[in-house]
Amino acid sequence: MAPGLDGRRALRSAPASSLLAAAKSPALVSAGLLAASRICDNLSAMEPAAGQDPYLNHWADAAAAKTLAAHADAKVVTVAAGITPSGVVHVGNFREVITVDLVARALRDRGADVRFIYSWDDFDVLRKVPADMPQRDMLNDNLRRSISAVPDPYGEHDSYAGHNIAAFEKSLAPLGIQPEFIRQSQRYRAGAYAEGIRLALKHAADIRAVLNSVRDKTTANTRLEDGWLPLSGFCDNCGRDTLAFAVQDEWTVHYDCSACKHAADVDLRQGGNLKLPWRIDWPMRWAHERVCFEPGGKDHSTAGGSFDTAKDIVRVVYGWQAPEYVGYDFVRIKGRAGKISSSKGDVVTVSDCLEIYEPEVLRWMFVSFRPNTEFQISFDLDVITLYENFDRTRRIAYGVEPAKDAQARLVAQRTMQLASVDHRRIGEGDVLPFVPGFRHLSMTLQIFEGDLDKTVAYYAEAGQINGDESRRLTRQRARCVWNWIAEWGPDEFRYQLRREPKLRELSADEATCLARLLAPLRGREEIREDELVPTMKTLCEGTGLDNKTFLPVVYDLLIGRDKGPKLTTLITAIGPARALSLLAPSLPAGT
RNA sequence: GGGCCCGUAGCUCAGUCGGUAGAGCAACGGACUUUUAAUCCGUGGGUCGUCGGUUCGAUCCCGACCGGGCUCACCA
Repeated sequence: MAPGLDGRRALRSAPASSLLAAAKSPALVSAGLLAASRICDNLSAMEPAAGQDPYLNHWADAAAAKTLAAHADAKVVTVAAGITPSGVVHVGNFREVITVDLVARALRDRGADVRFIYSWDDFDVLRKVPADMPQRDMLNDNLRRSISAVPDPYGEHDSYAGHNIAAFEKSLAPLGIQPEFIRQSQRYRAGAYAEGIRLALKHAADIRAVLNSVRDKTTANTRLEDGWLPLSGFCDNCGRDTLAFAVQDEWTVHYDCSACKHAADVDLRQGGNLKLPWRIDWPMRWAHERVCFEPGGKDHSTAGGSFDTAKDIVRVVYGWQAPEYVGYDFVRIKGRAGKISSSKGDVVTVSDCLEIYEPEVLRWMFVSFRPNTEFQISFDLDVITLYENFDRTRRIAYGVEPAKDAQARLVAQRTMQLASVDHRRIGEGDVLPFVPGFRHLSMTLQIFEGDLDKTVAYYAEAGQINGDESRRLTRQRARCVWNWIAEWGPDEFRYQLRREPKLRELSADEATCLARLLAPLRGREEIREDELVPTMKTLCEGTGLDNKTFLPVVYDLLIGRDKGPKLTTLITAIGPARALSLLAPSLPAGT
């Protein structure tokens, strides 16, 4: 398996099956009725209570309704995400976070007091060195140590885990996602989970029974022995997880390290390097933080998976109920060139995506697809279509483009609100901030050779920028478009203005047409696009040419190709003077 | 082998508290033409995987089956 794919195992996904199971529980039945009444309720439209508002009809709203139904008495609704930074944290892992973020927003929209925690499971062991990491020898020497204790191979952060964590947290900021980050290594070492560990040890037999009930169904059939303890951890001396445990008393555990022969007694209340194994760690933290909602990748959701055993353990050992669950599917990548994958790895990070996708568009993708739907993130020509679809949804939300019906507009508005960075709701009378289309920007950017200031100024001078937000968005998109052109744009999409004019011999007809084209440009400092349109319509009248046969001549003189961006826009953008300088030299004298 | 999810127009996906279904793209037709897979208008296209059951009525509920995916030691 490619190293990039290895990260998938660290994905905390919940299975779709859990959705079904949830739908059968009593709490969910009431949630379902709620949803039903929401849709059919056109009688009490005078007082759209939360939960009946057709605006709140997104899948995140449904998840929020279920969560509230199951935790009606919770003063604070805690929602949780968690990822293991055992390698580069990629855009697939991001689905965990964005899913929680969307549900958190939906909960707040219903008036809930929400706590959004993000658990960095950085107290895990380094089992394998990902293929795209530097300093492989050093990392190999650190196998079986906690990733929070392994040095950062880049030498920038406190640890291997810290490096991966920092990169991902940084990429979340522009997306408007601001959870409360918790590093499990710090919590465990500080003794915060002492009571959780004590209870696990006290109920070791129950835990064994739960885990063995799963194992009994496998062909491997490796039952946990009676002496097995729900513990793991790292040697205080050598840092490896090669420990054997024995319980001394309620709060004290003895261990022997098989690697360095170190032995010690650990008082759980003092903290230290002991922890619970994943299948117990997860439910312990549900109870500890009183988690009401947490998604999971589909690898966690199936019967016998970690969610399955965790929901039993949390009830039996910790007296808490498993959180509401949404399972999410994988995100795939399309359009990465095969060549670079070997050197860069298959991993695509959120930062990589933000080079091409503006934050709202990236969010929008995750908002649009139901969590249990697998989808692809593209870097090829699909990017254009995606932006165009996003813009259309945006126009519908603002009422600039007619929606099929009122509900369709509400859906567009809700979608755009959830996709927005600041969660601002679009209301009646709000003015759509102008943002150039992706295709148009790709052209103007190339005219200005990637100069963002000039590009934005161009739209401002054309009178299209309508406010600070419009200006900010235009600049932001321009940056993305330019990145895309530079790295992903096909050759047909790229062009460059000639720096020196080309002299081309023209036929009589061609000279005539070119002269007509240039006439309105002479003596002008600038010209508007609509002023050129009449010229274009009559350009070839009375000659043996038409636009289709003549324009390639013009494109050749301007950009050295036989076709290119819409000519009126091109000329308008470069200005009459520059156009004349490239085109006029080929005109025969006296024309 | 056990379990779960998915299977809706050519493609990517919505949707239906059960009353024979939609979007975008693609296709086709037309208009326009100011040519980077330009734009605009319009049209066609689905027995909602198969077979049964419940129902006045199922694509939506239940069962079986087929196909695809995932999962069932440890680690997360």
